[in-house]
Amino acid sequence: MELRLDPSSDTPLYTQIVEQVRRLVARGALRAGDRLPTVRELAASCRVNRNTAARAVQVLESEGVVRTRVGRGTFVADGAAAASATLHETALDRLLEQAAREASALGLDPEEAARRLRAKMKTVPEGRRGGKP
Amino acid sequence: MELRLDPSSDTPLYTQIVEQVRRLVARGALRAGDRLPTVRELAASCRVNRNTAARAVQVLESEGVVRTRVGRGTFVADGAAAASATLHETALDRLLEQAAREASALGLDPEEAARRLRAKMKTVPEGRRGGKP
Amino acid sequence: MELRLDPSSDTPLYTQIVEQVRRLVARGALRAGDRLPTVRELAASCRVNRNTAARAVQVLESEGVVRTRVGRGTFVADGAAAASATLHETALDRLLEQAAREASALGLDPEEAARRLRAKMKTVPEGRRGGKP
Amino acid sequence: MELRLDPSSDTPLYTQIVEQVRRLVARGALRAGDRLPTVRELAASCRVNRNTAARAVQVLESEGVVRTRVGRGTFVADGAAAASATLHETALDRLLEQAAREASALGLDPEEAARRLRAKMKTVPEGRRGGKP
DNA sequence: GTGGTCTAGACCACG
DNA sequence: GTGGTCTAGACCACG
Repeated sequence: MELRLDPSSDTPLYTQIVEQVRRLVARGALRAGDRLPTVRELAASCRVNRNTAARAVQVLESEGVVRTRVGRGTFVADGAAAASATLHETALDRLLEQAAREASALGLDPEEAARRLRAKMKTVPEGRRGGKP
Repeated sequence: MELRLDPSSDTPLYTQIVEQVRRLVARGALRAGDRLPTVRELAASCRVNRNTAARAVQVLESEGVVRTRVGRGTFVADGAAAASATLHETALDRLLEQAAREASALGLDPEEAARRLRAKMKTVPEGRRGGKP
Repeated sequence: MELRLDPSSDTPLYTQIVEQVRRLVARGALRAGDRLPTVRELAASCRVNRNTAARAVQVLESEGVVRTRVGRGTFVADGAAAASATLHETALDRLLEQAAREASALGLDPEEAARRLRAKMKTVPEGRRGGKP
Repeated sequence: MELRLDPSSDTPLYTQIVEQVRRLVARGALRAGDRLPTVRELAASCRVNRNTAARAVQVLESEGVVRTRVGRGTFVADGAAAASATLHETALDRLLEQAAREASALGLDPEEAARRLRAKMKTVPEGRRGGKP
C-alpha cells in the first residue's frame, strides 16, 4: 500500500493518510478483510512520526473504515466501502456548498459554475469511473 | 453591518469576520469609501475580544480590501471590489479542485457533479447576480 | 497660506501641515516676522480638527520655526529659515541612510542607487533651486 | 540567527523582526527551505513576547517569505528571495521619492543629492554586492 | 515539541 | 473618540 504524502500541503499529514486510505477503499483497491500495514510500517513508508500514523488509523477506525484487533493488526472493516462512500458524499456536499457560496459571491450564474467544475474534473487524476478495477 | 459568527466552527473567529466582510464587498453591499464599524463596535456586535476584531481588520487591510486611518476609522478601499473578487476566485478554484477530486473518488461523471453544483447554487442565499443592487 | 493635505496619505495630518509650513519657510515663501493664520483659521482652511491644527503649531514651535505670543498670534521665528533647513537636512540624512540600506539589501551598487535618485528628482515638484523666488 | 531590535525605536518590534528577516533573505543569508528558529526561540532571543514573534512570522508568511507548518516549524519559502526583493524595491522607491522631495526643498540639485546617497552607501553595512556568498 | 487562536488588560499616537 | 502595539497567560491542533 503505497501512499503519496505532500509535506508542503496545508492538509495535515494524518488527514492525507486518512483520505488516501478512504479513496483506496472507495475505489475497491482495498476490500473488507484486507490487512493494513502496522502503524510502524505505515509511519516508515510515509516517513512520518508514529503518532501521526497512529492518529490516521484511529480516525479511520472511528469512521468505520478499518477495525483494529489488538495483537492481530488492522483490517479493512465490513461495510468499509459503504462507510467510505458516505464520507466522500458528505465531503463533496460540503465542498459544493462552499463553492456555491463563493460562486454566488462572485456573481457567477449556476451554469458557469457548473462549467468550471466540469472542466476541473477533466484535469483531475483517475477516479473509479468505468467500473471496478 | 450585522455579521453572524459561529464560535463552534473550526474556522477562526477572525477569519469568519474577514470572509463575511469580503463577501459584502464582493456583492456590492459595501462600496469604496464606505465606513466600517469601529473595531470596538465590531467586537461588541460579534461578541469577540477587541484584539480579535482588530486582527480581522488588519487581514482585510493587508488584502487591500480596507484602508484604516488611525484616529479616523476603517474604510472600504479603492479597488476593494477587485481585490475581493480575486480572493474569491482563488478560493473557488481551490474548492472546485477538491470537489472534483471527491467526485472522482466517488466515481461520479463530470455531468453529474456539475448537476449537483448547479442544484446547490439554487439553494444558497442571494448573490450579486442580475446586476448592481 | 494655502496648504494641500492628503487625507488618504499615511502621514498624519498634523505632520503634513508641519512639513508644508517648514517647506514654505525653507523656500522663502514665509519669512521671519510673518504672521501665520490662527489655529482656528488653519483648521478651517485645512478642514481638520482644531486639535490637529494646534498640534502642528506646537510642533513647529518646538522646532523653532514659529513663535507664539499669547494674545497676539503666531509668527515665523527669527532664524526660522536656518531651523527649517536643519530639519530638512536631518530628514534627508535619515532617508538617505534608509535608502542606502534598502539598496544595499537589493545588491544595487552605489552608482545605480544614485542614478535612481537623480531620476526621481526630475519627476518631483518644484524646489527652491535657482535662487529665492 | 541573531536579530537586533531597538525597543526605543518607533518602528514596532514585530516590524523590526520582519524587516531583518526579509533582509537576510534578500541577501541570501537565508535560503529557500532553511528552517527559522521556533517562535519561542525567536521570542526568547529577541526578548519579546511569544505573540509578538508569532505576529512577525505571520506577516512574513502573508508576504510569501516564509511558510509555516504547524507542529513542524517555519521555513524559508520557495520564491522567498523574489518576494523579498519586490518588497525591498517598493520600500526603496518610496524612500527615494521622499528623499527627492526633501532634497528639493533644500534646493539641492540632483547631482548633489545623488552624491550624498553614493556616499551613504559606502558607510552602510555589507550588502549582497559582488555575487552570492 | 511545533505554531495558531483567543482573551484581558495596559498603554500609545492621532483627531 | 479612533486604531495600533505589546504583554501575560490559557487552550488547542499537529507531529
